[in-house]
Amino acid sequence: MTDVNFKSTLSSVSREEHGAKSGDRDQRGDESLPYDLIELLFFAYREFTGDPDDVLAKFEFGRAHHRVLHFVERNPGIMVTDLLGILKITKQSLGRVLKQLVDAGIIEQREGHHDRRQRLLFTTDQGHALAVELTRLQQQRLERALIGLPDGSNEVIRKFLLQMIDPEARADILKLVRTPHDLLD
Amino acid sequence: MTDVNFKSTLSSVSREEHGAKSGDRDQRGDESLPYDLIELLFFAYREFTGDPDDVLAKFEFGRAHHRVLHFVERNPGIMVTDLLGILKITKQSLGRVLKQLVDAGIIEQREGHHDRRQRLLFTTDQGHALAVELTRLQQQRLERALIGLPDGSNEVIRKFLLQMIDPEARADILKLVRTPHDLLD
DNA sequence: GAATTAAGTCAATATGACTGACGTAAATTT
DNA sequence: AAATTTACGTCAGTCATATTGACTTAATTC
Repeated sequence: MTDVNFKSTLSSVSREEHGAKSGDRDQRGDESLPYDLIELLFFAYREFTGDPDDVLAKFEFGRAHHRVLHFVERNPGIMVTDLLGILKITKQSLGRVLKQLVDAGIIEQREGHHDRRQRLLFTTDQGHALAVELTRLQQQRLERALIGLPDGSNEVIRKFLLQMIDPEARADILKLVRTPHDLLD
Repeated sequence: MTDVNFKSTLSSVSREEHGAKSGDRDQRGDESLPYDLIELLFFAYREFTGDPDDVLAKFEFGRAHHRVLHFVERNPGIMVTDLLGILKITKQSLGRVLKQLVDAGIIEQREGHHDRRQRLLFTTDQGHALAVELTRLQQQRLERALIGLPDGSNEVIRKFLLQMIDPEARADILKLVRTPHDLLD
């Protein structure tokens, strides 16, 4: 992160002056469209995932590993099937990443007690430590982002994010996220 | 989208009952960490990008094409170099995607008037139509997400997202996003 | 006993990214 | 005018993450 890149000057983004033939749209989009929000989401999310990526790179892990680690840390004893459902990836995609995490001693698999077909997933102590480290990085960024916002912004933002999710899926996601806050009022 | 998946039951995510040896962490994470916000961001962003993905799939385009199309639509006449700076990808990565967009008649390249080395990028009429379609989808989701939020939530959310970005990069991003709102108060 | 479920695996493929080097034309600097 | 820098493109190879579809094994459920 912190890459005051894209050239402080976007020099070429002028209009008119280029070969704009008559009839060309030389404005940057219909004013009624929420371009700014869309772009802020894009950049914000990129920064948000960027901090963990830097740490993970040292382990030769990528974002896929982070997602798996996160949800296993949060849901100790989760089944492979449920993890697939959350991540919405295929068994094959998960398989490789999971194997690497297990081999690296980050995640541990235990046979289910009631159902011996299951390989329940847990973070190891090392995995837990890594998960906490990554979450702390994201926490720091979130806290900086909340500075100076009016009271109640926390709830506004949570509600906004929740409502970005299709209504039919909200209940399931809420169960998973199990926020202590009242998001359904 | 709309895939009330992950099994409405996350059946296996119980604690205690599995082979939790003494000393195991059987809780789902330190209460002080903002897991819920982190996860809401993850799910919200996935839904947000999911709508366009479905449309793009019909053209055999992916998310990379969407990003290029979006920023060209928003910045008609942008230089390749500046686009690279915004997307933070390499020339090679952009090259392939851009070529496909040009071949498909979505994006047009014109020689710079003042600087003939430049290949300034514009959306074609077709490209413009597609860009608008995709933006409308995202607009609809954003509008649904804003329903029922208190007055001023719009500004809170914009500020939150902006502050997720490292301070040094904010000015550049604001220039690009050129929001009509007062984000810097 | 049959059907279903959980998990893993094989093989082939696609997408989007990367590195590093090199070339060409045009513009800018010295 | 020559040297340097910039804008763009390209070659060649690699990697990470995802896909599909088929198939196996073991265990559970009907």
